[in-house]
Amino acid sequence: MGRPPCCDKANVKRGPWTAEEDAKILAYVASHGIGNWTLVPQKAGLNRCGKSCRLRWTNYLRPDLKHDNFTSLEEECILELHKTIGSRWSLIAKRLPGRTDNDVKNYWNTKLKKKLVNMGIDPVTHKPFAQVFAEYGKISGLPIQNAKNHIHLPNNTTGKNHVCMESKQFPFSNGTPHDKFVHKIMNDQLQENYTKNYTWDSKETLQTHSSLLISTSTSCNPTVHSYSPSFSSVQSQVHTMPSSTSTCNWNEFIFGDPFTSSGAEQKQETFLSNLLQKENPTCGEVTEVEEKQPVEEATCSSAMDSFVDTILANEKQMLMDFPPLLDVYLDY
DNA sequence: AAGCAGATCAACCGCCCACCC
DNA sequence: GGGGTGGGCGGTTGATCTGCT
Repeated sequence: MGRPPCCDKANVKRGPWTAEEDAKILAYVASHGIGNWTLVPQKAGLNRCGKSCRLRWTNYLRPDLKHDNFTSLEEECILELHKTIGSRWSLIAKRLPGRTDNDVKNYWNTKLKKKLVNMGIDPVTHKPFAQVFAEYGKISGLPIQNAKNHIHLPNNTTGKNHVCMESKQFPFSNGTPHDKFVHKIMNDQLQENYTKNYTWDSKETLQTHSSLLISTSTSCNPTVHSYSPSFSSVQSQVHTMPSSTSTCNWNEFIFGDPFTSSGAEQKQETFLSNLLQKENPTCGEVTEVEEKQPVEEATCSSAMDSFVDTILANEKQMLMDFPPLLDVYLDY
């Protein structure tokens, strides 16, 4: 059999901690140190779950914690790391002395996410919403036309293609929180921008309203993309969508989370180490990852195209094989 | 001053994985 | 080897605070 339960959850106190309880934990840790939290409530005379004690100590009572506001430097660090590794709060917090994963998570959810949204950047992908939208369309096998949503997206290689959304509703949401979030933002922005006669100047270039966009790398480069040192300077980069290929950048999607492949932990440490060694991202030393870049760049373009083509072909085939799905799929 | 809405953040929930028995 | 837990983690909740009308 396994270990006995850490506590009787029905009979332990929950909710806010009192000063007296805090004092008991502090006294216990001072005399016994940290370890075996299941024994802490019993030995410290607390009617709390051991897990709850550990959380209280980790997130609030630890003497090395900072309780003041996040600095701009910490803010930039969080942004950079979140862009690189996503919502791995504990990893991010380890790079910020005196901050806990809970602190970082709360700061992200209450402040930074909103800042990015206000700047027109998707806080999940860290890409401009317009770019996210373009990639969404590509992934979803647009063009899609039906009676309720009439969307014309570029489907040939020449000439201009005008986007027309009669319902002005961004149609692709599978119900996840992120999708709902993107869905809402897309609807808001579509409402605003498609009335301005969005155009694609061939499939190569997306000409769009400059205020929505910041310059971001769309190359097939799985290395770290650097954040500018401040929000103001990020905004100063606002120009137009880079005139690179408008095909979905699958490397960024796939390598956007660089730790999903094998050897994740080692790769992650190397990655973070490289990242944090770069004091000046734009002129830093060449990293091992960057040295590999030319090889990957040489191969990724065709791989990306074939990957996209495969997905589009599979989707088309599925709809051909199961016509009843067609109605469900397109009936937003 | 009261009521309300939005923001904040401590605490909890539920899952995963390493480890214990 | 397998059942079960502890510790760690990300996501979510809800009490409290703050600002606005």
